[in-house]
Amino acid sequence: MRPPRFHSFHKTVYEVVSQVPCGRVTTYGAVAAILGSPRLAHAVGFALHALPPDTDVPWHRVINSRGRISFRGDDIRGMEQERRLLEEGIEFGPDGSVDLRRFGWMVGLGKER
DNA sequence: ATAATGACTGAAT
DNA sequence: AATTCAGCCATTA
Repeated sequence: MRPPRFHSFHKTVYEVVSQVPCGRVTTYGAVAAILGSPRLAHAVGFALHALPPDTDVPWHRVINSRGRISFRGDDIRGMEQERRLLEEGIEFGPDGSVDLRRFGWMVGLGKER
């Protein structure tokens, strides 16, 4: 399942993302923070980008800190993610943003913006 | 080993 | 409020 060989970082990212419960979303920064470095946000994004189509990782539950889907330029993937989240019970705001305080998993970690 | 990229983030303009 | 700039770090070329 998982691609032939992935480096440890990707694996760690997948582990964390896989732990996101249904109906919840997390952010790249949160995942990176859990990994130990809040600056690895972009690296996390890279890991998910390398994610294969047959992965078991709920990559669709990972969004940016704004509670917004990032690659909405890539219509197909972006719309699919949005659709999946809606199906899981995630509610999008008027501008398509998700309330991370409500659906965010381990986001803010006790701190809010 | 060096350079470029990226599904990010926060601060600055 | 929206857009731009710069920083951070792992992966890929």
